[in-house]
Amino acid sequence: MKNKEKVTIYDISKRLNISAATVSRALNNNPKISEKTRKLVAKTAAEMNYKQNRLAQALKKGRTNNVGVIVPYINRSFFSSVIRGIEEELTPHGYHIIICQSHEEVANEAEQINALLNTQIDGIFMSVSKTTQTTEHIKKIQEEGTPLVFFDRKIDVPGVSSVVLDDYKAGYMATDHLIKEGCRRIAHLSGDINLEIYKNRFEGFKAALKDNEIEFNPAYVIQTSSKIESGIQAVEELWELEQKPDAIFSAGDYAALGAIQELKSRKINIPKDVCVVGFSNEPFTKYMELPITSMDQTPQMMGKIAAQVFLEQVKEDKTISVEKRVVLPPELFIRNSSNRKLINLENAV
Amino acid sequence: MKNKEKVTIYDISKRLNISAATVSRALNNNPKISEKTRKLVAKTAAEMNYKQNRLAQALKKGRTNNVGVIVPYINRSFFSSVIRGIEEELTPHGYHIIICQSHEEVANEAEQINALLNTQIDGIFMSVSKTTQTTEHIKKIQEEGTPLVFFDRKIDVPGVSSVVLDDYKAGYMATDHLIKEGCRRIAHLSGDINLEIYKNRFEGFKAALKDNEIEFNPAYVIQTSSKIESGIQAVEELWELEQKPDAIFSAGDYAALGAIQELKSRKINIPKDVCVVGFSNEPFTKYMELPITSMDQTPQMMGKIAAQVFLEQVKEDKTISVEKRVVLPPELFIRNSSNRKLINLENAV
DNA sequence: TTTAATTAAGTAATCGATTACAAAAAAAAT
DNA sequence: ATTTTTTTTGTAATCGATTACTTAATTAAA
Repeated sequence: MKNKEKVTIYDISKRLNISAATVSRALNNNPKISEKTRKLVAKTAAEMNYKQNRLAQALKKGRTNNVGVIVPYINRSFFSSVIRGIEEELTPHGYHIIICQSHEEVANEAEQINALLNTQIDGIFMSVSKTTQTTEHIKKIQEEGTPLVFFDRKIDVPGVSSVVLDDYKAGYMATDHLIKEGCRRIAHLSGDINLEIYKNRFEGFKAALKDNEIEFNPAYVIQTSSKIESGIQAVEELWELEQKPDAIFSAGDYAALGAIQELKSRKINIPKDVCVVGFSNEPFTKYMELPITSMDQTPQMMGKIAAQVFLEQVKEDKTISVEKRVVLPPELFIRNSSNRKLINLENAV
Repeated sequence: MKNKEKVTIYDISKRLNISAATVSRALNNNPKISEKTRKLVAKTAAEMNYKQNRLAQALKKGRTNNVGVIVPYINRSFFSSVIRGIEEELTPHGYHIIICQSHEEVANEAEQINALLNTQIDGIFMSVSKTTQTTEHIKKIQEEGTPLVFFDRKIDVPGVSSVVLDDYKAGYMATDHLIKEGCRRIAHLSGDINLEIYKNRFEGFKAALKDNEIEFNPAYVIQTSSKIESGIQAVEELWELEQKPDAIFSAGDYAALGAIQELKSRKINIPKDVCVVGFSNEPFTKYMELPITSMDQTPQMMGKIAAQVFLEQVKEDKTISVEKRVVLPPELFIRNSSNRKLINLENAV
């Protein structure tokens, strides 16, 4: 694998007997260069197979046209879709995306931030990990003057823009939907309350109960992790109760799936006896034999908007700090796991 | 957002009244620097909040410690898992990963390659798109002397290393499993035969039939795309036949899922009447009410090994071109969609 | 005590592109 | 024909770190 000598603007300038400055300007379509020279340089550059060294350019310009994205995990449908949204929006602007995973560890998160800052990225997008309680590592980003945009999972840091779902409303909508299906004893499989998103979903859940004059029962709230097993356990726990729930609103799809599996193995009919609603609209929810009702977070849209917020930020004067907070509306995809009307319809046939 | 002045080695050298060269050497733990100076520099650098400018370093050293990964789609479980494997292996070596998507378009692929080469990445990992028939854009990578490793989907380019699944064996195993379950009229939902992987799965399928003295019936082969609808259509087509199949080996999980949905809606019992095997071991296959038998491609392992191949390559003398071809063994996860013994067992209870 | 060997630090070029400033060439104005 | 203006190009510094080559300082050997 021979390392072909790299062609530089100096090689072009020697060949044409002009200065490297002229070559540089010609290649950048600087209007101060005559059309004749510009075309000649362009032609020669192509002939010599010249490739601009973006490192040198970045060093000089102070911009790399790279941005970093930090997510807990890359192989979650939600996050990869957000990333795709960011990419779609930023690629046309010449940006490249460096993806990092925190694996839900704040230590990794801090390390990734450091590495990204060292690589001189032009901006950072991030969804904080579950273990992120302090903000020092995040403030470092601000100190460097690097634009930062939180998406989905944010943490309160003054001056940082964010694009999130209206999780409160989502929790409200999901619960309200269950109530409209006739459920009254609604259990909630919550996520880690340390994360704003889960807290807000929980708050929305409570608000919907209150607005419908249903008493809130703390025994119906089980904290789960986003795992199937966690959902199974939750049902085991809930079905110990005197008054069993007639609905489950899970803050995550995996826990919802586990709950459904456990309910089925107990021969409980869904949605007749118990309605189930999940959260995230993971692809599998709609492929199930019993498709699961789930809350969509419009991840790709979230990514696109986060990218737009970033673009605005770099356009603006760096000395002015503007904090922009975008809140996206959730969308409920009602499927069989909570759709009693549909079942009645089928029975009617 | 004030852009704090960047601290350079010159600032440190001025502060300590030593040369920048000494600072650089001290920071790099060069043995020619006295312990005293080394410690002093380290302390001062920390105090001044010095951050190495990796651009300048990369420009000088000719290495960026960034690698590019090009995949058709990032939000496919298989690809994101491979990426995760690459990451796990490469992060300890100080590499960062730039992820690009081709969206199955060779034009995008070429563009991404160009962009990556311009950014001076130290290596490229890629899984070619379905539309990649020519290799010119790939040869560019070689011309630059940039290490390249194909994973999963490769295309024949002399001198390029690859890490792939033994798709032939996988096809053979899947088919053999179906035969062992008593199936004789096995249909194959193949993928795009232009891709080696699908061709090999198909060949393995045929070989297993032959070895078991089952005649190959071309009517039982339907080309599908990796979509649910495609699987539904395939079953519709197959069930037009006089002799309906008693098994389906799909080269993709999504088509398998579609097939199962269609079979169920036709009240065909799985696995009693028809056994179904998918491919890729997508997460949803095991979460289904009727879990789907599927071939696992050990994606994370694939990523790790691809990374190791890359690391070997950069270690070696660049003037020697070594082509390494790794073939990984597939693993069949037998689940209810093709497990008749399990069903008999259940009935026996 | 002088010389040789070793260690530590400095000088300056380099990586490749950009750009402020200067200079030359061409065109326009007097 | 000369001066002014405009256009085009060149010179050289710069971004920040690395490193070949020297030089200075220290230690060991004669």
